[in-house]
Amino acid sequence: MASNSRLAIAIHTAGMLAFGEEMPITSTMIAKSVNTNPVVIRRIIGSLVKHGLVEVKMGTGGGSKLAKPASNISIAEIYLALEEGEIFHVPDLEESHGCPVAKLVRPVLKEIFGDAEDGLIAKLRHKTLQHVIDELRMELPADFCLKKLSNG
Amino acid sequence: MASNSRLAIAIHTAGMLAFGEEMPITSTMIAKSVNTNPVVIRRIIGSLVKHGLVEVKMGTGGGSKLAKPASNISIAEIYLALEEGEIFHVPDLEESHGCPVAKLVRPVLKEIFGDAEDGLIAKLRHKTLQHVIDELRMELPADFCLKKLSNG
DNA sequence: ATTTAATGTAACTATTCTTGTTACACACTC
DNA sequence: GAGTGTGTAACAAGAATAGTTACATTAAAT
Repeated sequence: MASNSRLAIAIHTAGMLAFGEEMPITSTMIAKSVNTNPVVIRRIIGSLVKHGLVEVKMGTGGGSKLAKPASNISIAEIYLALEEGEIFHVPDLEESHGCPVAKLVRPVLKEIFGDAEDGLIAKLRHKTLQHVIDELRMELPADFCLKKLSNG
Repeated sequence: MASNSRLAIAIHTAGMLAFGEEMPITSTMIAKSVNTNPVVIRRIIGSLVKHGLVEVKMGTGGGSKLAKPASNISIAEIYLALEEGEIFHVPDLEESHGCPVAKLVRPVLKEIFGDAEDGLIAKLRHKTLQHVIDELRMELPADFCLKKLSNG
């Protein structure tokens, strides 16, 4: 893959929103923290909004915040919200393809890959966003990062 | 496709070797079945050989065959043999990065992603290559595809 | 020995995906 | 109305995957 860092950015983003509690956080603030462009953040937040994980307020003083408690958001939800394609791809064969077995193997592979992804998602379901935040809080005072960002 | 189809090709390849029993199958035959280039197949077979799943004989009448019974090869082994990178990527931050929380989140994310991939591999461990073949054999006579390929 | 058929591998191209960037319309606060 | 923020389209850049060509090497067959 042109390696998939969207999930990492999405979790980082959601984590910042959780730190921010009710205060709306702007895409620019998050972009600075992740070291990327605000539009990249907005695109990801758009997916999170679409799936009811985040709320956005437009205009001056606007920004994003979590739509529900961090303890109620699993990493699986974030993963699924991104609507990434399948992890493993089964290449297409031309219609004119000679070998019928090659065609029959496709559904078998799809089933295997589906199962595998289910296993992955099951693991992600066990971790909540709160989990992630707690691990961070153990190392730093809660609002450290946000103060930094607000001060420029 | 920039999406990952190597695993699909690897399973397809290993499946053909299993069908072929002791008879060595050439990369060209497999490439025809998968509808790709022989070099692509050889690269994948190289990985399988490196991990003891396949044996190769060079020269005229050469080709590949399984190094052990299909019932003794899990899809997880094939997946791991390919030595693909991590499924999810945690983007790097510059040294000069201002926000310390952003740095602390990286190991947390890596742990989550590691767990997730473990879940995926665990699922793949439950399916063997024999499994795949059995599902195919239910639909076609065993040597159908190989005959086709041999006859051009 | 020579021919033939296979692999191994390097080097390059093509394609496609992801990410980054710019630009601008729209929304909201003051 | 000025300022600040989002949403989104369109494009540019960068990176990874896949495909191709070319050739050295190995081994069987005649």
